[in-house]
Amino acid sequence: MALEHAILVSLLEQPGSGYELARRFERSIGRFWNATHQQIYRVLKRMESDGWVNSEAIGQDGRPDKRAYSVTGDGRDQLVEWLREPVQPEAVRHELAVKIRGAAFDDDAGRTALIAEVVRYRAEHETTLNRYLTGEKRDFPDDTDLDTGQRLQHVVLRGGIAYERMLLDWLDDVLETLRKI
Amino acid sequence: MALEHAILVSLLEQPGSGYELARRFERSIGRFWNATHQQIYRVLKRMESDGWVNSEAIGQDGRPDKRAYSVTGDGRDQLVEWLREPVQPEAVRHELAVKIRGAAFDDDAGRTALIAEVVRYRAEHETTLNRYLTGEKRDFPDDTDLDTGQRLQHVVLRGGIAYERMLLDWLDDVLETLRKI
DNA sequence: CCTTGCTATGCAACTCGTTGCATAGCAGGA
DNA sequence: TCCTGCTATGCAACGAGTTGCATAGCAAGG
Repeated sequence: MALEHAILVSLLEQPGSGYELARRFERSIGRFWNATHQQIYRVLKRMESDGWVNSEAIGQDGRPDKRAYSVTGDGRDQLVEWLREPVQPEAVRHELAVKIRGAAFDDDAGRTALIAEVVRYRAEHETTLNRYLTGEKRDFPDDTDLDTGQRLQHVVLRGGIAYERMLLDWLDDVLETLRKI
Repeated sequence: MALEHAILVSLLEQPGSGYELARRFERSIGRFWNATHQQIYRVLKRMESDGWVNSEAIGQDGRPDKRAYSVTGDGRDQLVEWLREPVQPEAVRHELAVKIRGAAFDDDAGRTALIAEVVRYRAEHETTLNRYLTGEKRDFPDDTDLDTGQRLQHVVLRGGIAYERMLLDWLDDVLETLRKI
């Protein structure tokens, strides 16, 4: 498992509280590694007791204190160690693919319902693609004057864009196939 | 969770034992939903006690008995019910993407090591793509005389092929980006 | 001959991830 | 005014997934 490491990367890019991390996981890094606030709070505590991060309580009026986390030298060493380990083979879980194969064991009404569901799913991913493209224009308008971190963030975003485009094309193929049955 | 449903689809396509299912999950359906033999055995037992599948002990000389599982009417009903539920948003976990962003916090030696790792990872996925393409030629040589189940299996396989091609292109982009830093 | 690996199933312990719930004050809209 | 929703953190329980190990006979290669 490596939620720890995703958190280290996110905190190195920008220190913040558990809550802020949870928000970020919904947007930025969470496109490639998702996590709920519960997981993040729990893991942050473990990381703090292991000395990978420091926290500082920040009083806010009328609200519970915020804990602002930042990465320690030890945490950074841990990240570097992990970076040099081989990448684990991914655990693929593509529910839609299972449902499409399952549609062979449903009737016409079921397949019609699946078509509607694929259309909905496609629309969701079209929205995601547009969000990525908007973010790309905003954050990386000019590719020539970017620092190392930004270049790497950009290439990861390009991966997300390529994935969404591939997915939309495939979903069109799926729809055509389902409609011909 | 839906390992149950992936198992139902696989058993409907072809009944078999827990061990055979585990093999299949490594090859066919496991490309889109992976699981270890442990999970499969445990879930099969639960499914049997819930009446979703039946099993028949088959004696084999010199070896432990095999339990051949097949789907009951109830199991099929459960599958159909699940098929009509909306697709859950995927839990994305792309370790390599996190490592690439993390490379901003490593030194040149670390980035060189990451390039080597990406090259290795790329070679793995090239092998996967070739396996898919070989399987496609073998199982779907002529797209005109396929039954519903085969057409659906084929479109899912085309999804796998599209994914691997997209990934290889992106990895080339990643390598170029890392080498320019 | 010995070791490795395959078929075939399973237990036990552990970690990870999910879900439901709780607190608590503030802001904004119906 | 009331309700919803946001910031901000956290506990508890449960379900899912992983890892290590065990049994057991057979086949194949060095």
